[in-house]
Amino acid sequence: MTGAVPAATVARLPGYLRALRELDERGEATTSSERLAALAGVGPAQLRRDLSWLRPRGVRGVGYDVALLRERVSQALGAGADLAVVIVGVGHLGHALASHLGGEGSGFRVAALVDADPGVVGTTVAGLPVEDDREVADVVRREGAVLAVLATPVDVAQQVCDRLVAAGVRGILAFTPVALRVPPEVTVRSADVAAELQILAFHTQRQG
Amino acid sequence: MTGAVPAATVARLPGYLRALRELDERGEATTSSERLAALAGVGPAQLRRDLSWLRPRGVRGVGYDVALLRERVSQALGAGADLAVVIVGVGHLGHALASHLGGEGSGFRVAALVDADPGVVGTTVAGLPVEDDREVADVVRREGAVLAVLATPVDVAQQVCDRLVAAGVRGILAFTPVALRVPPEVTVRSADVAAELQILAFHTQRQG
DNA sequence: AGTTGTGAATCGATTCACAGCC
DNA sequence: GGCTGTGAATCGATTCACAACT
Repeated sequence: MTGAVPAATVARLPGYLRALRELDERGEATTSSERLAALAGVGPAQLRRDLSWLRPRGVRGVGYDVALLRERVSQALGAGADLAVVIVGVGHLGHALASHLGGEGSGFRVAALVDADPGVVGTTVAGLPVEDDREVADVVRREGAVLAVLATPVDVAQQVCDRLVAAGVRGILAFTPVALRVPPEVTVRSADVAAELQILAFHTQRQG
Repeated sequence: MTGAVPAATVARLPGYLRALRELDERGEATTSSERLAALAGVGPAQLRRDLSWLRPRGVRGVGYDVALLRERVSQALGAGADLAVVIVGVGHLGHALASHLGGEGSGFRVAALVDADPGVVGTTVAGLPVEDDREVADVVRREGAVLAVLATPVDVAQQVCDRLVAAGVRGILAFTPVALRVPPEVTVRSADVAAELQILAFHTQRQG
């Protein structure tokens, strides 16, 4: 298939990439859709349909070349490119995320930390200086960041979001419980922990 | 409508609940689907269709009663019930999540913290003692927890998950990048930060 | 007059099932 | 013989558009 990759497919690609990494590290050079799908927790038909958008060049009767496929998926996801990410809001969560993502090969580079609290600005967190909120735009441009993590209090989230967008950020991961308004060329994904727990709570009430 | 609420609808309910809370706090007693939808960032038709699963009892020509609707949604999501949540893995992320959820009215009660590291077990984090990993089952049963947050290293995630499920946990929020295997009555939601960033990275590459 | 609730239509995503290829 | 890639079928979710109601 050719054309735009469906959003539902994109959302599963990271899972495939992880599974491929696992196979690669085990030294398995080739894999079947059945095996890979099992590792990723989906059905084989779905996996093949998803991969078909990436021109996978699998071999009928044999399977996929792990290294090649890994490269394809990795490239689609911008992994390995070490894209710059700016973290806005260095409270408990922002701090933890800085360490978490900064740590090892997450595939991303935490380029800068930004906060509004004068007591935090100037300190060093996870090896990086915390910079001033109001200079967010400069920071984004300086680092060439296209991605941002938003971990501020709710009431300033939209304002910070606007500044990020104006500075050229194209994707925002929001830990803040609010529906951010952004222009259509910017993508927002919600990572609201309480909301996720609420969804789980719903499911536990049903079907039990 | 009656019957099982679609998963896609459930995933939007927390957003509606937040919007309703906002209206309620502003003292607005009644609202239209148009207004509520705008606050939640969805279309009015979708909002009405979603709410129809909850028997909303809106009034034609007038709108919805905010307090009543809030109660309906809140109840569906188990919010206000202060469900017990156990956090497993008290590293950077687990620590931050404990503070984040324990803090204010998240609608959940962080009932216990659990870790494998002997250097962490016994310490107090966010006002709670960190308990031993191996007693996870006892802790879950003691607190009557049906929900768990999984923030352990990858390599022990499946094992911990198995113990949680055996102890009666029905919903797991996993920050670990791995496809957990659980029986069908247990729901898992992934909150893998790196994966979320990868998805955003994909979208920034296209269309722009 | 104005807004909900919902059939009907549309759109998108998943699954089936098999032709095509190694 | 075995596995991929994909048309066709199915399933689910969104949107349209309007009848029902206050």
